[in-house]
Amino acid sequence: MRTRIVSILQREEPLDEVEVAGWVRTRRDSKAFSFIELNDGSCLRSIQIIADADLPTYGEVSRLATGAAASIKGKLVPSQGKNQKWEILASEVRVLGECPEDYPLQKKGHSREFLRSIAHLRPRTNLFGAVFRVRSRLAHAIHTFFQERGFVYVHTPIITGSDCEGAGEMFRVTTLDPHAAKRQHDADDFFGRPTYLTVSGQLEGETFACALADIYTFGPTFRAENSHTSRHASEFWMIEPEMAFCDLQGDMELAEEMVKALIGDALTHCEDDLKFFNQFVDKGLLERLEHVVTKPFERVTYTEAVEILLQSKQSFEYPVEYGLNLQSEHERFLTETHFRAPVTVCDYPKDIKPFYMRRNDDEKTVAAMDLLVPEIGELVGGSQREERIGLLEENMRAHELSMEDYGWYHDLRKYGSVPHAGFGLGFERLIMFVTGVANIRDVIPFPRTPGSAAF
RNA sequence: UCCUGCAUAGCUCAGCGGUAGAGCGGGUGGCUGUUAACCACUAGGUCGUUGGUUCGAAUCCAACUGCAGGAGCCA
Repeated sequence: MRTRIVSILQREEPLDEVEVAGWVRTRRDSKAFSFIELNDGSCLRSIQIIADADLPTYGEVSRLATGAAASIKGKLVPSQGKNQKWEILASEVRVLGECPEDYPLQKKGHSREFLRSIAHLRPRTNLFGAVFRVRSRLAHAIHTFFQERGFVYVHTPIITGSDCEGAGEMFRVTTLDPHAAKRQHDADDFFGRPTYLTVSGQLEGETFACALADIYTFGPTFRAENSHTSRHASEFWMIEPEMAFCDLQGDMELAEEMVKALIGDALTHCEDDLKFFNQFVDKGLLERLEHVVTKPFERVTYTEAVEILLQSKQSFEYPVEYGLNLQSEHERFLTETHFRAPVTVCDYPKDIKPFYMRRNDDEKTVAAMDLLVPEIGELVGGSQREERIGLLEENMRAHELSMEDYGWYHDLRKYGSVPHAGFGLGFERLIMFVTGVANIRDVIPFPRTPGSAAF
């Protein structure tokens, strides 16, 4: 019965009999014995195994090249060496899978670009093992956060007939033959209408919030944008809570509370992995994360943010002017130079925001908010939704949205309309922020980006 | 979609107009309670593709392809 290396390394007492299984990271031979570093992915650290040359199964040891899979039985004893508390004196070594010499992973550093080209093997490295353990932990923490607060987890559809206007270009889902000679009609398609991969579960999420009050979605999202940056992927995961009887204030509070809770969870449950990132990926990581958890987030209105930027005497490539969107450089100035902390910006001009956002009393702005963090930029985008039927209809007309497509969404205002609000949080961006890993391609197992869908 | 940069051994890179190099990894041998061990030997490359300039191109120029960074859009 195999024991995970993570629990062996935490032990206080030696063990007469223990069995481990994993992949060889490195082997160092001498005449009398071999040192084997074995990693099973349960934690960052490997366990050192001493295989004595007298072992009946010592012949197996020579087959244990870097990358080979093995199971080992033996005794857990205090290590004579300096760098580890425990080691296993092997009594039996069994090769499960050999690893030939063309194994691409070496003991030394590889570039992230190269590792992306072997995405099927990169979780065997220290860095990617740590990233994906943290990803798993954060996914768990998200469910815990919402379930503890009584939110209901809703599975919104992946294939959808509606687009969440303003969210981006969509992938078409079709069974029509692209090479057909005859012209084909939408009515002949699989669903009898055009369908797409979802760009957001928000609109469907709103329908459930208007029934179960507090809900969240957590699932994959697809954008066919030709974005070529380190922060965009064509397939990514998003968390979208939606709350009835809630205004923008409550929305911002939940977003801030959530970011703090998730980072706090990672700090307590992924200590070794975060220390590793702090040492090898981003020297200021732990300090920044502690800071985010303990200090209150800054909060400004869009109008105030524009004032700050205008008075900053900073020269920006893009103009700062009321009515224009904040550019990446402006957001970075606010989080990295001016406040040196996460900032929530709210009440944006209505003309630069989508149709579903609630108009403020000033008639110029909408109840929207973006939570900006240093390095990453926009981590959360959300709003209070327009619950007043007349104003929603006005917005739908202005955006040329048909009642045929959005009638069901409009119904929510017709039948028992309530104030409600929600936001979307990009899961990969959260992982980037927590790990310090700068490229979105390195925090999702098999990244999909324009021109690239290997594996 | 726009702007910029890069492409040389399995990997990381040096060479930047005159016969292709190092470290790591691989193989062989040695040595040692080792720690990305160490020592010796060894195999391994149409210098991304196509075209041009030149007596001569990995090196200069152009196009293409791929990758990366930034912008826009957004999460």
